[in-house]
Amino acid sequence: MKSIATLPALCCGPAAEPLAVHERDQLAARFKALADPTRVAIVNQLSAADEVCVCTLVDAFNLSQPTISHHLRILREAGLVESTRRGTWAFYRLVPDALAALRATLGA
Amino acid sequence: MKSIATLPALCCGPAAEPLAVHERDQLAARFKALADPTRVAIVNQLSAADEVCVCTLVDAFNLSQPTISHHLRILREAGLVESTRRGTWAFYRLVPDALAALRATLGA
DNA sequence: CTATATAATCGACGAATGTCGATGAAGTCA
DNA sequence: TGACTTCATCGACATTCGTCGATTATATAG
Repeated sequence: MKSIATLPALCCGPAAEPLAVHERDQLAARFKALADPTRVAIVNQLSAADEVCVCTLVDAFNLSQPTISHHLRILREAGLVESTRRGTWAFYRLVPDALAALRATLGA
Repeated sequence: MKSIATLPALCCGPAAEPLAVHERDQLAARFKALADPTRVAIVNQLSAADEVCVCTLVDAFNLSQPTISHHLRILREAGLVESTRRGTWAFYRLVPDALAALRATLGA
């Protein structure tokens, strides 16, 4: 998956130019990462703190630990979050400007 | 599907509050409507004109007419587009402020 | 009324997705 | 070393999704 910076500047606003195939594929892939209620909730929770332990997310959602890990991987591969391992624990945080770049593609 | 106006004002920005279950479900549903390359391309094409005939979209994309109709219904039920029937033809256009409202949920 | 055109719906199919339990990898602690 | 914790990966399963051909509904033209 390419960098978030390769997204088109604008896809859907009044002055949007026609998208290249790879641009619309990338854009759809980003939206797909947010197309699940659990992942939206994870991003929402990450936005409230600098970083959040995976164990906290497992406790917060009524889902199995592998399922949370699965959703975190999708968000990570979409470039929306990144993780750091500290000892036994893994901490996830939002990628700065990633959501802002996605937002920018939606309009001025 | 409820109105686009019922979306949370902010889901993922620095000051986002915790989302209610129905809010994150609605938000994920909106993103899911954009989580397909064809639908992103349709929205992109609609953004370049006041309205576009379904026949034009069928010609523009190398997909069957039922498939285009299927994607248009998903976008319509998500509240992102609306249609008008004029004679034999159906014309689709973006819903004003729908994408803007979605964009607003992503941040300030 | 018949024939034609446009677009929505239906039914079916393969592929992708969300979920789980089981397992594996890596670190911590005694 | 060995028991324990945390998290990622694997394999399997039911559901959802994207796509198509066939059909239906509605409108227009002759």
